[in-house]
Amino acid sequence: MSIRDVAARAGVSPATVSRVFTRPESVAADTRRRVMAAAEELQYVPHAAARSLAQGRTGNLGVVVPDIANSWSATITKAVQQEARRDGFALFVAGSDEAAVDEEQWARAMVPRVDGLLLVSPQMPDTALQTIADLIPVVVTNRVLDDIPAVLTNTFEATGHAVEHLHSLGHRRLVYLAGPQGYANEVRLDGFRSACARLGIEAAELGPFHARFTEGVRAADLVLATEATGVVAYNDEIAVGVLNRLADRGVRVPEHVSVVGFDDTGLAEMVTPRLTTVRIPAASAGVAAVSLLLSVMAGRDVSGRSLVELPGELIIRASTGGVPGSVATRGSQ
Amino acid sequence: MSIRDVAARAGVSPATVSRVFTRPESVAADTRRRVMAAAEELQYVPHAAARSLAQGRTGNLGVVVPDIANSWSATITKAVQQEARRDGFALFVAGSDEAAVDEEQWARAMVPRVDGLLLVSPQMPDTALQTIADLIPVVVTNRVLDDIPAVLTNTFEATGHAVEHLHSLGHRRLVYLAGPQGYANEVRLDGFRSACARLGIEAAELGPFHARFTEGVRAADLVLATEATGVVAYNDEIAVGVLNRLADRGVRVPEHVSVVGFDDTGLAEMVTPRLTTVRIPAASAGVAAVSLLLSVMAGRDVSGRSLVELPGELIIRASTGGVPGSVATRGSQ
DNA sequence: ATGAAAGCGCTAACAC
DNA sequence: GTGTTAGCGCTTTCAT
Repeated sequence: MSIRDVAARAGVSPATVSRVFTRPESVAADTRRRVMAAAEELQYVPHAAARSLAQGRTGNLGVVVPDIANSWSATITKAVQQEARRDGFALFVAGSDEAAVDEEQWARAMVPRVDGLLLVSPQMPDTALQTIADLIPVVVTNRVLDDIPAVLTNTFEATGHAVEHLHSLGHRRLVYLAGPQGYANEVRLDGFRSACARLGIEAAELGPFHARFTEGVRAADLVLATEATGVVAYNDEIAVGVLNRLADRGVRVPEHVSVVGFDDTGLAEMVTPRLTTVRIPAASAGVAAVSLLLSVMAGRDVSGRSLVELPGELIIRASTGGVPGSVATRGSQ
Repeated sequence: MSIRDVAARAGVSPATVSRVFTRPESVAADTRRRVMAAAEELQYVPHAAARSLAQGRTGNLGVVVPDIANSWSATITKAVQQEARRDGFALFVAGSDEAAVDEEQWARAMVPRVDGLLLVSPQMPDTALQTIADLIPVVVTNRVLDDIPAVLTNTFEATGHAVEHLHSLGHRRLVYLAGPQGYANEVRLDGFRSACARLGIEAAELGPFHARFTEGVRAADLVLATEATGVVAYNDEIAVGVLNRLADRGVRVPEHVSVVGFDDTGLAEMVTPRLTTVRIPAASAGVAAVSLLLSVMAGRDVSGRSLVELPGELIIRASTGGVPGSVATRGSQ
C-alpha cells in the first residue's frame, strides 16, 4: 500500500499525493478531496521511514531519564511527551537505572532515530556527552557543560529558606542526606552548608544515598545516631523513607525530629505527616527543556538563553516543627 | 557521512560495509577490521531511516499508557522498556491521560513508526482498536477482545481474599470505590460482589472515580456518610487518598475503618499506616506483554497462549484491622 | 568473500 | 496546479 496505489486510484501522480500529505494547501481543493478519499479507502498510511529518508528528519525526539518509575522522572517525562506532541514529535523514552554506561548506550542508540535528544540529569562522563552533542542537538537538565544548553533547577536559595525555616523553629543541629553525585546534589549541599554557616548551625552530612525510599529507611537510623533534630533529605523519596523508619522506631515527626524533602512530587502530600519540601517545577522543566531543544534543532542561536534556571520554592507542611523545649514549640503542643 | 564514505576509506564496496553491520560473520576477518576502523575514524553512524526502509522493519516498539506519571503505568513502562531493550528494540512512549481520543490518536501516530504496539488498559472503542490491530501487531493489557492477544491481571480471587480477610476481622458492611470503567474495574467489582454475597456482607459501591489520589480524598467523605467499616478501593492511589482524608477528619485506620488498595505500587509501603493491598505483578505483566508481542510479530501462532492471566495476591499490612467491639479487635488494642 | 545494481516509499526540484 | 525525475542511505539478490 504505497503512495503509488493511492495515486493510481485517485488518477493523479505520486507527487500530488505526497503534496496532499505535506502541503495540502498547494493542491487544488477537489484534487485534494479525491486523493483523501482514495487514501481513506485504501487505508493508506504514509511510510515513516521513507518519509524520514527523503526529508532528512525523523519527527522523533528522545529522552533518557535516570529511572522511568521514579516519580520525578515520570513527571518530567510526561511533560516532555506532551510538549513534544504539541510540536508534532513522537518520543522515545529510555531509563538508565542510574547507570552511566546504560545511559550512554541509550543515548547513542537514539541518536540515529531522533532529531534531538534530551538527557535528564546525565551521569555519563563529559567526553561521552560531548561526543553525542557533536552528533545531534542535545539539551540536558541538571548538568553544566560548556556549549550544551541546559535546564537547571536552582535550589540554592530555597535550600537556604529551608534551613532558615528550621533555624526559626529552634533547630541548631541539622543533617543533610546526600543524593547521587551531580549538579542537583551539589547545589542542595552548597545551599545547606552556606545557610548553616551563616546561621551558626551545626551541619552534618550523610551519604551519598540512592534517591530511593529504601535508602531513606536506611538513613533514618544513621540520623538518630547523631544529635541532629532536623533532616534535610536529597529528595522526597528519601525523606519519606526517613519518615517511615522514624515512625517505626517511635520517633515522632515533627515533635522529635523535623524532616524536609526536595521535589514536591505527589508523594509529599500523600504521606503522614505531609512533607515540608522544596518544590521544583518538574513540568515546567520538561516544557523548558523541549522548547530549548527545538530552538537548537532549528539552528537558532541559543547562546544567550542556553542556560534556563528554574528556582525552587519551600513548601511548608507538617513534617517540620519546633524543637522540644524551644519557644517555637508552644503553638504546636 | 554515509556508507559510501566508509566503503571508500576502507577500500571496499558499500555492500561489504553493509554486511559488516548486519551479518559480520559473512565478511572476512581482516576486511571486517578494516571496515570497522574506517567507520570508527569517520564517526559513522548507520542511518536508521534508510535501514528501516530497506529492511522493512523499524526496530521500534510503542507503548501507550493511561498516564506516564502514574505509578502503575510507570512500573509497567519501565519493565516494557527493559524487555524491549533485551530484544534490541527502542521504545516509543505516550500517555493518553485516560482520554480515549488521545489514546487512539497516539496509537495511530505510532503505527507507521513501530513494528509492534502495546496498549495498556486501552479505553478506545472496540472498532478503533480492531482497526489498528489490522494494521500492525498489537497486544493489550486488561482488555478482552476477540483475536487480540492480551495480558490480563486476574484479581477476582485475590479480591475475594481481601473481602474474606475483612470479614474475618468482623466487618459486615463494606464499600467498593470504583475506578475507571474497564476490565480491571469489572473484575475487581465482580470479585467484591461475589465474595460479599457469599459471606453475607452488606456491599455498597461508590464511584466511578479517576484512579488518582485526589479522588480518594473526595471519596473518603462519601464513605463516612455510609455505615461501612471497610473500604476496598480500586487502586492504591485512591486508597491512599482515603487514608489521608480520614486522618484529617480524625478517623483512625484501622481502628475505626479498614482500607484495602490494589496494585501494591511503592506507595503502599510508604504511607502510614502501611496499606493492605492486592499486589499485581506490574513488571511481570510488562515482560509478558512484550514477549507476547514479539511472538505475534514473528508471525508465530499465538492462538493458544494469546491470553496471559496474571493472578493478584493479597498483601496484608497495617491498614486493615478488627471492627471496634469485635473479638478480632482484641489483639490490636 | 566481495562487487554491481536494483529498489525500499517518499519528497523536492524542476518543468510545463 | 500538477507531472517527471532524481535521489535520500541502506540492504539484498545475483554475479563473479
